[in-house]
Amino acid sequence: MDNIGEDSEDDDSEWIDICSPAAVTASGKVHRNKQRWKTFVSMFLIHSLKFITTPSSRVILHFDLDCFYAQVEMIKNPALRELPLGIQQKYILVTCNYVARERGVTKLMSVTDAKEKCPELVLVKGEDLTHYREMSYKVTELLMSFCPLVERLGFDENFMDVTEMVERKLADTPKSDSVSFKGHVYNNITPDTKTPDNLRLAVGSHIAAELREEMYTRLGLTGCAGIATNKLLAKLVSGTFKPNQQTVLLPESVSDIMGCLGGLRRVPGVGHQTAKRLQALGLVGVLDLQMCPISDLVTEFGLPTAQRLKNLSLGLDNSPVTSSGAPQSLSDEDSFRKMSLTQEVLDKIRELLSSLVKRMQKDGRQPHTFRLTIRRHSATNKWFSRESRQCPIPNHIGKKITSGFSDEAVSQLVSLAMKLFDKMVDSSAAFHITLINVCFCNLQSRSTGMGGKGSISSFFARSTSSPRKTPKISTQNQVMSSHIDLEMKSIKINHQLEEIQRKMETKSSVIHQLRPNVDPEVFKLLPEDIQKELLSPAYVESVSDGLSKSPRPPPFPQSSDCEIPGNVDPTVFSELPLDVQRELMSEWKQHKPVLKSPSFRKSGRTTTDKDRKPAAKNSQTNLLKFFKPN
DNA sequence: CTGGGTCCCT
DNA sequence: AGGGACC
Repeated sequence: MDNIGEDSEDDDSEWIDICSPAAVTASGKVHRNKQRWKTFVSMFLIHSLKFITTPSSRVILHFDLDCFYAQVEMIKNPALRELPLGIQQKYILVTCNYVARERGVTKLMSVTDAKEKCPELVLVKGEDLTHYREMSYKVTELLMSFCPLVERLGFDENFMDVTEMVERKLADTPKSDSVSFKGHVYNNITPDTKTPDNLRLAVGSHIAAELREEMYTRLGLTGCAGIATNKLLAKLVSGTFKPNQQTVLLPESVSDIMGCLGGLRRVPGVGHQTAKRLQALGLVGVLDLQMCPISDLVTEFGLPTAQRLKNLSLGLDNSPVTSSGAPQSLSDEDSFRKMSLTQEVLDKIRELLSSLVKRMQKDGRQPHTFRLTIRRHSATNKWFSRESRQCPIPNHIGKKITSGFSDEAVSQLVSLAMKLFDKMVDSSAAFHITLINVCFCNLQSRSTGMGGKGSISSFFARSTSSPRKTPKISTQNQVMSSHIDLEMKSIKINHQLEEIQRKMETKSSVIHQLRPNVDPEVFKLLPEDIQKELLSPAYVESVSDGLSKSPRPPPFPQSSDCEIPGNVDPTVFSELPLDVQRELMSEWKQHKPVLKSPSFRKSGRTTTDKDRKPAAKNSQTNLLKFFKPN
């Protein structure tokens, strides 16, 4: 056999050649390439069939713990359960339990106001995040034990892609025609005709209920869940009924939930700045954004952001759930009214660093970059805006952190930090800073070999306080099915192949989805570690996702700005339901720019490797090279 | 005067 | 490398 797994460094041009039938026939190594080519074609066609025969939309869960910090404190001290409890950071009530809320206390209220509203309010300091962090990772870990595709959002929220699990349950119980919904259904929709999509969401709601129950029995935590077809909608719907309840959003209610949102700021992904810029365009409500000509948005934000914002307003969100794994950085900070003495700065930095080094030590990885951040006092109440300087951490210092020479490490880091501080602040003049942050990033596992205990195993399982390192795996699987459906209709095999090739360049999903259908011959040729990777639970049946094939009413005003995707038969395209057209368009536009630069072959590494950030994005390119003919 | 994180752009 | 935006 020719060595599919070898020679990672050969040229892209060969790959390009092989992908063009004309070039293949012109090539010198016609025969071998032809075989390879046929293998590819059959793999993809087989795989394409799967799209036609399997449902395609995702089932996404969003979990949101109730007043998280307060819950943790009430677990530590059950006596607090019956009392109005507020968690205090500095002068602010960062959250409070529901007893306190009944008495008019709210989140982010100043301590003074809260005490005024509720004099009996019990305050607990919440500046030390250690316990919250630990509990937070226990939650993520628990969810991950059911399905590895869990993405953290802050300390108290998790997204989960349970499409696979739903599919499996559905397959296991073929005659589960009468699955009911667990928890609430948004808008109290009547059990309605069980479209395939709704059935799958119903299964999702049972999974959500089960997981919430697990969270309560195993960790003592209550929370809300939202069940929907994408992250945006799952997050939006999860807070519908508050505390300790869950809600499903059916596709038919998408326009309702978006419309009810009111202010644009309420759309996840639209922050303060973006909301202000939108307002400057005269857009204040979600409906304004839905109807705004895309061109106006493009001038203000550029195409990618414009498209993303418009999609969000329509309830569209194709972003994959990306498993979070171990943190990318560890930091510690403190804020204060005023600091203007170098000595104070030095002391504070030392204090922050000694705590950070301890955390770093438990983590087990070695930081290779150090960053110091400050916030200057500004008369114009420009409180935000931080400045930072960073530098490499010399290896001899980094080693001291991981190997337990904390004190030495700290003092050397302190002097490193002070140099950075001098780069930002002229200590000979008067200064006034209100915050200091120290941060370790560029974290690398020490073990070089994959089998070594360090790289894969250390995050969650270590001591209770340090989460395990987990490869970051993303399932990116939207668009595909609908595109392929379209192309099947338009018969043109060339189109199909070209399209599939583009998907390979831009979508990790192709590789993932392809795996269950990988040609056994090809599979055998893969290096052992890649085989293992493909078989690992994380990769097991990534299923396509995206558009439902069941017709849906067009819920939104049609955006009229669309051209037609170049790779799609215009006649076929025009016959599709409007909302399907719209979703195809947005997908197409979003990925169009990327298509230009294939940028294959990064260096050869695999997703199971340590740092997961690159792993997520490179997974397809890294795996791809093993399919690349030579 | 929140304390973390993450990702993206330049 | 540094800042911005977001949760």
